[in-house]
Amino acid sequence: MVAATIKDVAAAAGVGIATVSRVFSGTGAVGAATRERVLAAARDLDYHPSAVGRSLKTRRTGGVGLAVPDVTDPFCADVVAGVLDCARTLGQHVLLDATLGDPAREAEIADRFAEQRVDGVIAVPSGIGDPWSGFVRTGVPLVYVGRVPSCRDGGGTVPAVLADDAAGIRSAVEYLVGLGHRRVGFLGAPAPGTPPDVREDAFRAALSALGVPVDDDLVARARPTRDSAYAAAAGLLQRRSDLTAVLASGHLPGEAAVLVARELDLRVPADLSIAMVDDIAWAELADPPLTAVNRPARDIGHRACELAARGTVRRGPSGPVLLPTELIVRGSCGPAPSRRDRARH
Amino acid sequence: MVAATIKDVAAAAGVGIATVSRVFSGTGAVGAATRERVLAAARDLDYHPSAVGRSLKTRRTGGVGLAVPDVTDPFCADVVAGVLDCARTLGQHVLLDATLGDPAREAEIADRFAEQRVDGVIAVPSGIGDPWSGFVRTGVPLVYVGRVPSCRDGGGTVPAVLADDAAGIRSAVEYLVGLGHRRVGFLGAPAPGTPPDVREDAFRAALSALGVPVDDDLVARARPTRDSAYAAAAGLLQRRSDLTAVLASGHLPGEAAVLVARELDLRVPADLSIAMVDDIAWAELADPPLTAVNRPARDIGHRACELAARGTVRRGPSGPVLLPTELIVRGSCGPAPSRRDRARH
DNA sequence: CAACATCATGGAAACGTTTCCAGAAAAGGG
DNA sequence: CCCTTTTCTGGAAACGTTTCCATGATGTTG
Repeated sequence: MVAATIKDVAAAAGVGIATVSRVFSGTGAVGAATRERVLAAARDLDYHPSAVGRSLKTRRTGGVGLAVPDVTDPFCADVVAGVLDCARTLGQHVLLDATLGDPAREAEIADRFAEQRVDGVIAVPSGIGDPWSGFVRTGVPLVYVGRVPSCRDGGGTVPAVLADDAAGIRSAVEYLVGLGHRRVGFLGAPAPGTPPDVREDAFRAALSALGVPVDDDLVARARPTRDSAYAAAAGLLQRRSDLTAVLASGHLPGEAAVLVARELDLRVPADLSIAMVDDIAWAELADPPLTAVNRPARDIGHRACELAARGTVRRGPSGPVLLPTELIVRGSCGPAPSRRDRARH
Repeated sequence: MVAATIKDVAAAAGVGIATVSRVFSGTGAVGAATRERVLAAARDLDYHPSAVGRSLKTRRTGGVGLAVPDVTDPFCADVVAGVLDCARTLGQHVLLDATLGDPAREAEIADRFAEQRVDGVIAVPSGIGDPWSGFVRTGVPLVYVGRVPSCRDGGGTVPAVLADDAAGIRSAVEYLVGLGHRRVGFLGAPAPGTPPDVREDAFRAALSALGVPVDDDLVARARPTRDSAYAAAAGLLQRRSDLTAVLASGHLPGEAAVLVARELDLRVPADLSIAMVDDIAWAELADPPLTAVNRPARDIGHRACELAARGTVRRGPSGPVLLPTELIVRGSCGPAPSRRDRARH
């Protein structure tokens, strides 16, 4: 009923516990015959060395903590998959938890990870506050993923693995403007949040770089929920019926744009071109298939885990790791309709 | 640099370690003044009680192990979210790993969980073999989710939390037949796999219960990958152009059916009705929106975690927990076209 | 005020490992 | 055959907690 310990195995094999330990931890030399006897005894007793005993002594748990806003989100899920993938090759296990974007939960999770003495921490910060920076003081490798908290810790820079969102947005904007669009809407992150939205900034910058006037009225903001995204999209598209294209800064606003366009009987892409950030499964399935900016979520997770688990050398002011995005062109964007075309419809 | 221990706190507060322990574990009585001094010292030292020290003594780690085939799969992701949710309320943490449907990996993960001394295990078994049953001998609560392994352990029945797949399939079949469909295709799980597919069985049973002849040629099987599903769907729809409806036993074959129908210029639902199991996000987004059988994945995870973490009383031969499915009717199914209608197109 | 119950506290023994150290056995060299 | 080197092995001390037990200090009751 109760798990066998190293003592049981030692007794059964007629050896000292030190020998059993050497057999299982691989360190030190053990005679071939002895090793066999130990292994046999262990098999008989169904012995699994206790990680908690070991961790206490070695002061390493072999686990990394991973906190994401929501495992149900396809981007997060891919990040998790990447981390799991890498952790496996490194022989680490993964403690997962979901912050739900709530700073309070985030802090709880950070505490839990600290108690559990994880060897590394990977966090997709919620943006407000930073319960994670405490780990750098205790020497636990910490890696931010996807974004960095607004208020950074004072001293050393925390490593981060990010998608090159600015470049991704730029590529989408250039593509749309190249198709002749001048009045492009943007569905972005909430304004009240403290951190200025990188994507919105990139959107504005890309437009003005191309000589297209930027209109504050063209950007709508929503919290990361279906309802909020839908409301924002509906608001934007109704308010500005002159829009010929919309760029959604995530899959939720992208989904909302598709639904609202359908609702308003706008043909895609004849009346309205739609592009979004995050190339998730349904983008290909929609009708027409959606043009999207792909973020290498899985690679991001993989990379972050390497950094967190290997406890990489504390690098100086070298910036965050930026992974390239890719514009996946599908059928949802077309040439900008002339005003006459739109009126006809 | 190195984390403070209970001794450090005791020294700083000028008390014995037992007292510090009592303050943090909440057991036993501590004078108000002493408690304050201890808490202050702990705050100064940024002390987090070590879970590994505690676990060694109490022989409980406060963690549950969760193994799913693929966190990227929406169903699995929802299960994970449910588990996380429940674990949080129970004060447990979650060790997550992905089996990728590979029995070897599955066994590795089971070993890892055993080493980590998790307090409970939740597994979506791959179906072949059963590396999990070892836990029942060691008294670790084990719960299967989504399905049960083909070869069950001999003695006690392992609790399981499942969607009532048979009922779900039945409801879909009844719905389709009610619309007049007689030749309904089925996209199911691989045949070579040992366990007879519950859903396929239910499909056959439902059809014959309604007096519709079941034709072996109407069922196609695929492994759970996009490619395999697509091949199966293409094969089925080309081979049997007389089909008026298809029921996909998962979102991958569902996706495949949609794509193949589009490829073959079949109008949905005029030429072909499509329904699938798993009501995932894009079902509503597709055009037309897809009729689907919803499995309460989140609830399943929640429920499983309750069972696993509470170490519920070892019940006798009471069967698995069956959670109800729900048929979500959308626009992808219509009345069966007459042969003439189909020819006209 | 004596006798006793209650409360707050610290010492010390576990829990299951790893690892240092020292001793024994085996192997090799003259 | 003895001495040195190498290889193998076991004892014991950590690692950071919890918890039993004993002790001293209070408070209560007759």
